[in-house]
Amino acid sequence: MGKGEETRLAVLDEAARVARGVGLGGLTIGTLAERTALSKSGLFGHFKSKESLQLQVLQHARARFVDQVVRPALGAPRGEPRLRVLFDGWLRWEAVPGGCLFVTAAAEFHHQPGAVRDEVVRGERDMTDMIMTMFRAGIADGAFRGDVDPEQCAYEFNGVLLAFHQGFHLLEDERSERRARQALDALLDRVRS
Amino acid sequence: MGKGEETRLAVLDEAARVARGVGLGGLTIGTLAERTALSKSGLFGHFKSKESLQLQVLQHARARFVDQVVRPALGAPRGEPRLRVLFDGWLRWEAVPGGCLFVTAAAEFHHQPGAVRDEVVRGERDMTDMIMTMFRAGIADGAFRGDVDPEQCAYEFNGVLLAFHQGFHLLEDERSERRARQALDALLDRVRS
DNA sequence: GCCAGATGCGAACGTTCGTGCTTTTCTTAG
DNA sequence: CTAAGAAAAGCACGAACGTTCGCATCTGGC
Repeated sequence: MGKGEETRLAVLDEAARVARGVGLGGLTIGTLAERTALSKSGLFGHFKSKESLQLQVLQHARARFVDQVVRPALGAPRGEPRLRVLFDGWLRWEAVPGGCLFVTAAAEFHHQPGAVRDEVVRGERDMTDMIMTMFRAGIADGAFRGDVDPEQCAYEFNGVLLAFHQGFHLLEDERSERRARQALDALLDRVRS
Repeated sequence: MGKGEETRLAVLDEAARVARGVGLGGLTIGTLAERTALSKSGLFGHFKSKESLQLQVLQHARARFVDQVVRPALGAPRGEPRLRVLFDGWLRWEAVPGGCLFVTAAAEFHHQPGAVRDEVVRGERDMTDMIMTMFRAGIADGAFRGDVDPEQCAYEFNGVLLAFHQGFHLLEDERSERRARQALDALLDRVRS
């Protein structure tokens, strides 16, 4: 890995950290340059535009998410165990200081057309599909009832995560994690055969 | 109502409309002035600072929310009917073009301390309390099981609303409303005695 | 150890931001 | 109808924004 790639990744790490707090739009080349001990133009050279920076931050964070949340889940047995490992990892991911970048970006860009929004949508769709697939596997294995709708399950799974995010970061309610786990339990109770 | 108050309210209406799309931070005095056919300084005179404008937009939207969502619900019988009317109105509120201002503002300010964040938190707390109270009433009336946790119910109720918002606005999934209703049904089934 | 190319810096650009003044125009009570 | 006060405009400010460009410095393959 050359020098350039090294600093590029360092910038993306810091950018993700900052953006978690202030959003991808609130991300600023000037302040990001200060935080990484680079000049504005030096930093800018690595990304040809601010939009490209935002896009790369999103992709960078997604790779991290796969590493920290998805991969561990795929190591667990299909069905309920895998869903629980996924949920666990996801809670940890969202509880990080500043919150989850995807949640912030989703709210920020839901009505701002462009490449950034497209990327956010793609990510959100992929996540929903992944959850749905895990529920579907549980159904195929007979662990979950045959008449449950995996897409509905993914929808509610996602809702719990969003409620957790709001409870934890906005309301600073330390009971948010327990509530989220309880909600997941209720959901799984409902679909177990 | 004098002339000043009249334009102030017109500005707040338009500001809420704009902020739904781009957030309270993305709200700009210049563009808002154009949209309301005022000069920047003329508009600025009504609010002594941008933060004050943001605060007033939030309070203005909250009053509208009470009118359009809360009051109709309070006209329905306690317990499940009232919760369903509330949910209905809330879905309509969130489905408005640009999305729900509170959801956007919550994501935007969850980690930006200040008066705006405080106001958002206060609003979110009040809403949660209201939902919780409605569940509690159902329990007291014997319509809901005695062993359900009203706070947990409010938590999950809120989660469904957030999932709806994301599905409807970000993913542009027209099935989001049906999914949300189904999720509420499941929740109510679980708590009904 | 050199040299081409990669990497980073400094300064400046045109805009837009929020915010103050001063002045003009409109509203409204008496 | 008029005079006082409210409302809006005009203009300007310093700062920060994303972006560009030319020049220095460093890195890495030979």
